Amino acid sequence: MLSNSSKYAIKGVLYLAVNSNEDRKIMVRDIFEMIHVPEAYLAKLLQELSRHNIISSTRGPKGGFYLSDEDRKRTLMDIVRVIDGEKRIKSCVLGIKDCDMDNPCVLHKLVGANKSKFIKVLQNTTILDLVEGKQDIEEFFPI
Amino acid sequence: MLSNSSKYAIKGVLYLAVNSNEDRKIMVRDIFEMIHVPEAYLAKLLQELSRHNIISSTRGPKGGFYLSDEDRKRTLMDIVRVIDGEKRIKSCVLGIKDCDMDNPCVLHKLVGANKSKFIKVLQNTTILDLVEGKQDIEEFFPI
DNA sequence: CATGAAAAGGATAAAAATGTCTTTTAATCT
DNA sequence: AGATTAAAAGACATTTTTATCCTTTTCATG
Repeated sequence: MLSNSSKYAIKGVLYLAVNSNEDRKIMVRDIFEMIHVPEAYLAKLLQELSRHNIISSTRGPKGGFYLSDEDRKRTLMDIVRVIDGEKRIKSCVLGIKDCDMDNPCVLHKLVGANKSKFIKVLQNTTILDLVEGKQDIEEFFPI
Repeated sequence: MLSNSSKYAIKGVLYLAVNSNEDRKIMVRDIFEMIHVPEAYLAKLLQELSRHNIISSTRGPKGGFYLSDEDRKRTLMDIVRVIDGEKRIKSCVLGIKDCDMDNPCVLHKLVGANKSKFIKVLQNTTILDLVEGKQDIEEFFPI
């Protein structure tokens, strides 16, 4: 449902959400161990998110990745959309042709109802929402 | 969440549920086009299920795959367990170490609640359950 | 404006998932 | 018994995902 890459990306963004801001940028080198994602791989994912304006970055000395206030309003779905693409997550649970969220097959009634809810959660949950229960998340680093 | 292989396997078993019984065995050759799964690939999956006694089969002329009455009491989870393994489906949504259904991390509260329900559906839905709404399913072949 | 720190990007490698093919085994029919 | 049919089994091929490496570009700073 979610690729590994998306999971990594979400973990990385969550870490940035808790630990970074415009005045406090973080290098990939200081994140990857905390969240158990290979350094070069995480760099690629964060670069991709940055390129799509989901997160922010600056190069050079004192540079690094960070979340602006605007970035914090992004949803989990924004991340997943960039990394996995919309199609992957919305496709039919059983890979049935011409069957999707809007035109659900019989098994969607069973299995897809939950999936729809899952997608709604992704769409409705912003980074900020997650960080508001901050103490809970901090407990979980390193994740 | 569910691998392609599991989806194919479920489709194959559903087709058997609707069209086969002990006296009416079906060859892979007569299934694969109906459910849009490559012939050899489907064969392999059904063999695997048969080996684990999730479905039934006999070799030779008049042979083929079929579902016994006992087979029909199997749940979707029985299929998924054979094809994907229990670990894959129950692992943490974010791949967080030492986090699973029984020891959920903070994101499980958000995202995992739906997943738990999804797994419950798999565990509680038998092949027979699905076929009892038979007309609905038949409408969907070929899937 | 030179320097070094950091992201960006391209090329490639490794692993996992998906898919195909060939040979072997067992059941049935003549 | 022998021929034929179909699943069983396993080796092999392809594609996608995951991961790494290395060079280039950018930019803050002294």
